Amino acid sequence: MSDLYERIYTIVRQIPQGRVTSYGAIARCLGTKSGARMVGWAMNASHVTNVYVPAHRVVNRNGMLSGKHHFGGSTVMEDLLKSEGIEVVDDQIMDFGKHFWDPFVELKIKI
DNA sequence: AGCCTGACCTAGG
DNA sequence: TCCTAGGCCAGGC
Repeated sequence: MSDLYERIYTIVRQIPQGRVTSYGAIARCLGTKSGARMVGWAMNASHVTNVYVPAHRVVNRNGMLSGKHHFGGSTVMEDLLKSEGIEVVDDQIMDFGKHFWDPFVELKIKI
């Protein structure tokens, strides 16, 4: 596994329960060169990985569950988020800004 | 090797 | 304010 993937997984694993972040935020945290698409690609690969990655806490910048179809089931992602106390309506996270978890702030302290 | 695609984002018209 | 185009990198064919 490449370093990039590992770094992405590390960041995603830092997301606390009931919080969410965006692909772009993670991408920026790693440096814009990586690109937000790579984060999504890494999430896709995370299904195969033996390490647990809470990919359901990562959404696009609008707070929309663009990756729900990749969870195998149809409402698995939505269910997981709801079980963590996040309100999801019509594939959209309510109060996204409220639940938003900024990698910059946390990683500044953690790393 | 080249082309197409993808769980994205930003900028310009 | 909505729509289009471009940029980014990795993988499949």
